[in-house]
Amino acid sequence: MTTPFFPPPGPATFALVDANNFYVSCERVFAPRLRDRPVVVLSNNDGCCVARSEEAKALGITMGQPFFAVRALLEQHQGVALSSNYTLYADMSRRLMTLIGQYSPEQEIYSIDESFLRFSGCDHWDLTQRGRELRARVLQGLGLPVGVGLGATKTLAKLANRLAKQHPDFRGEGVCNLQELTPAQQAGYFAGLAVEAVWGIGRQWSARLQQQGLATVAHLMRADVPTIQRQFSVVLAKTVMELNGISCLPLEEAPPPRQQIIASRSFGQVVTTFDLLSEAVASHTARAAVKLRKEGLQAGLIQVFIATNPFKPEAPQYHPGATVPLSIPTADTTRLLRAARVGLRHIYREGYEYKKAGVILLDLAPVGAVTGDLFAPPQRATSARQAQLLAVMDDINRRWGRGTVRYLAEGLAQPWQMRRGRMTPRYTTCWDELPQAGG
DNA sequence: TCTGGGGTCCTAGGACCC
DNA sequence: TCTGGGGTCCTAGGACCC
Repeated sequence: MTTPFFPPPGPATFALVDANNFYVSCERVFAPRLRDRPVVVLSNNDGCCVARSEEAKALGITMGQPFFAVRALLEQHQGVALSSNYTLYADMSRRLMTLIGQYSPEQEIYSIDESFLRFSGCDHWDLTQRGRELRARVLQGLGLPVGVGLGATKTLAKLANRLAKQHPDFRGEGVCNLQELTPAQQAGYFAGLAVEAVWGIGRQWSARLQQQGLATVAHLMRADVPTIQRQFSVVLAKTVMELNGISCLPLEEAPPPRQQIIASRSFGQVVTTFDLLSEAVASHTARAAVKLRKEGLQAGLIQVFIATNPFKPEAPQYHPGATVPLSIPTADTTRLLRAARVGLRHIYREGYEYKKAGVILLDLAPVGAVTGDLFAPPQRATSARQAQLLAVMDDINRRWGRGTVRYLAEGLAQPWQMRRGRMTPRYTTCWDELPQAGG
């Protein structure tokens, strides 16, 4: 048994470490031709730009911009657009998080490319220097550039990370430690930061805050907390306190139990018939069920939704959803497929051009933790044979790739599948796709 | 022609119960 | 004639994040 780690009481410093342009940086590690030129990584269906190299940002390409709108510009500057290669990014992320975790026993993995660390009882350490070391280590070990922000709360660490990446005073080192600045120095930087630079403040709230004359971080910091809570919400009130160094958001070292599992996709082409929609819904359901079993969970409820294309407002719009309770909580794909089909029958209408479909699994609980309903008529639980079959299918698909064995309900030709024409190899997880050196 | 996917939390309002 | 109030649960919608 390992000795549990008890953080010493008292004030702590939080660090936020995140990779610069993570998806693009992952691609560049294995393809030197991508260096020093504009590169974007596209969302599913090759739809939007979700990651941009510095050169692409300099061309004015924004986050989430549709690819078709920037395609010509990119070509004009010898730029490259890639489909997203999540297998590669997930594997690089795993390695990145392992390395970062070596710098503190208290780590929260916040997203695919971001991690918080907490340093408590480390007053004698030069954390800025530790940050520099971490950065050099990740660059050497993985080839990924990261930024490090340090502050008294998670929100301040995020803000420091922003300064580390963008402000000329810190950009060179890629590390910003707010803890070693005087209040006057901090105030100077905060007066130069727009309020939407703060973690948790998006477009809507930023517009409302500006109307009230709270345009910069320095303004927001001095706002009256009860007023903010009344006019916005308790979430924003906590943000204001965090900006003042009062820690309200704890480090979440273990991920909180999951509330839902979503599987959805836009179609590569428009779908109108029930049968094709049903194939797509079945395929999403099977994918969600695999995730469910992988995490040892059961679902009590499945939601099905379909939608027309919101970017074609001249066409008739329709985006219904249906909720179908499972008679007993299950992780059995067969049962989920049946329930999803019932839901789809309820909401399908002819005469619409559908662009997207998906399912959401809800009421999740660990297998074995579900209490039976004493008064409900007895239900046949998933048999041992069925459970074995599912386990074998999952195993085959894990080993030989997703979709090697699948349900006929998912269709064979699958004309609705997403476009994905610009994929790079899965360099680190697939023997057939290892990077090659030389000729 | 062409516009992502997967999450969380909070709030308001209605149904229902006692 | 006169028609409460508080609690809980659920859902939809809106905000945010990466």
